Amino acid sequence: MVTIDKFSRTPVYEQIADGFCREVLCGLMPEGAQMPSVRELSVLLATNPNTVQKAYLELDRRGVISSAPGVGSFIRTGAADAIRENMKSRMSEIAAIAKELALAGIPEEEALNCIRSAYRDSDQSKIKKE
Amino acid sequence: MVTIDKFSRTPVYEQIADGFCREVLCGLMPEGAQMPSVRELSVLLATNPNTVQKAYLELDRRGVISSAPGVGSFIRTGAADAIRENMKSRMSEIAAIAKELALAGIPEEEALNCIRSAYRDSDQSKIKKE
Amino acid sequence: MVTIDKFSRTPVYEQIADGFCREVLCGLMPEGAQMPSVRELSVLLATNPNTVQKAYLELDRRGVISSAPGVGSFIRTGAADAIRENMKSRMSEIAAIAKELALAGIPEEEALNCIRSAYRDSDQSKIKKE
Amino acid sequence: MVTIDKFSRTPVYEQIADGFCREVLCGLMPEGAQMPSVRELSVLLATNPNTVQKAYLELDRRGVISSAPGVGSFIRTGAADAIRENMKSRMSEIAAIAKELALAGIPEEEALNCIRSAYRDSDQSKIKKE
DNA sequence: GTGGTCTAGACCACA
DNA sequence: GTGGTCTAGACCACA
Repeated sequence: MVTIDKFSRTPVYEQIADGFCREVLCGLMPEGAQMPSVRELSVLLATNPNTVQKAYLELDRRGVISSAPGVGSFIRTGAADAIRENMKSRMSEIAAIAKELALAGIPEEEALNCIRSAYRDSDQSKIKKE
Repeated sequence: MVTIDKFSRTPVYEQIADGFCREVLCGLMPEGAQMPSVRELSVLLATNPNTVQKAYLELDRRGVISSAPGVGSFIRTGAADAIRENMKSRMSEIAAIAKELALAGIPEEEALNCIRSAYRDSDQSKIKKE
Repeated sequence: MVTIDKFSRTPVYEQIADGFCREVLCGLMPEGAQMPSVRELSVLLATNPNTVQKAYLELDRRGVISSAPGVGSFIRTGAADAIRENMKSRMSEIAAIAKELALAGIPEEEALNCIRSAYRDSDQSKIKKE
Repeated sequence: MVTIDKFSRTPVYEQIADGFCREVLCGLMPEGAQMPSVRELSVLLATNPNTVQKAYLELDRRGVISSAPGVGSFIRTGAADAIRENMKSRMSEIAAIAKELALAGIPEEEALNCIRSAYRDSDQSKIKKE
């Protein structure tokens, strides 16, 4: 389930959007699946409907969902690909931090291990599901 | 020189602080070196003096500089080590992004190459200087 | 057949009404022809009966159909002419967009070709039918 | 100046965004020019600040402005090109309407004249300014 | 001062 | 019921 950390620096609406992206990638929200309604979700997450709607707008902008007034919001076909495309931009964030680490004299191996253990963790959780 | 991107998501004061950290690590600002005065720098960077002041406070907090009212601010002894220590916390940022990439199915090698090329770039610039 | 794009900006009821207008103009729905019943069509299009009802009201307003409670809805005599009359109002929409294009520096020829190719397409489909 | 028609079907925030696009294309808002602040404009237009901000978000999404918190919003370099790019999508709207007109038997010349007179009008207003 | 986020709640057209 | 828009107003970090 999508969860919110009120004290996080990242805005609530972005946490919601990111959460659903994760669910799409996991296969929990397949293409064509209907999103909870704005009102429903706002009750569930104890947030304002406007905040949920902003999250949905963000998901629309990312090509993840499509909203039909009076009908509901649905996962678009190709949503997972759209998310993966967006993800690539995050690689540049890694590169930026890595440059700082390099400059700070942190050994390259330490940075690489950071990535490796992150991937190992995520592989683990996949295996658990199997 | 320290530069500012006013449209970046990271606050200007943090950009300034990060910039001086980089200069310390490069050896451009050795221990004991005097920082430009708040006013001077605010003119140079075309920013609000309050912003520069906040950057200096941040550098103080990080153990990078020491400020003596009426005298000026100076690079502390051990500044580079203090920065390196702070850097380690950024590794967790890399880990967090890497986990998302893993989930999104971005191959581990792509993420690793991100780090590798960042380190290669920074090696290059060191060689140039030699 | 009338089709619905539930993510389109134009309301579903308008899509339905427009669809029947097209059928009238094509000759698929001649004067006096009976419209499908509201229930029947709502099942066929997988829409809410209220929506179909609203579409029929709209067609009535446009002078395209006439509804007799308990009997059914029928294409009026002169329906095609009524539609053509309504169409003219859509010309002002074209004009409005064209003004924006002009302002944006899009060459007039590009806009004109837009129209020309639309007419060519529709001529083609007429020929095919012949 | 940007004006608002409260009774128009197009949302207020979109009217505001469109208005500024027009100003950019006219040269009234050159690259780098500062937008009025959200609060300032909301007073000027007698709307809610949230509505103005939504308009600014839309302009950001279109690549027309960039906003720096605490500093202001500014016309991006290449804003006019970004707008022209967006414009092209409107050509498909013209095509869609033109197809309906063709089907309705409206002579092609009438539709073409629609475009021509729109371009003539806009040329006129350019001449007036000269 | 600036923009960004969020709450609380109203109203709308549409299904 | 659904999403979309808007108002009124608070609070925040940042400049």
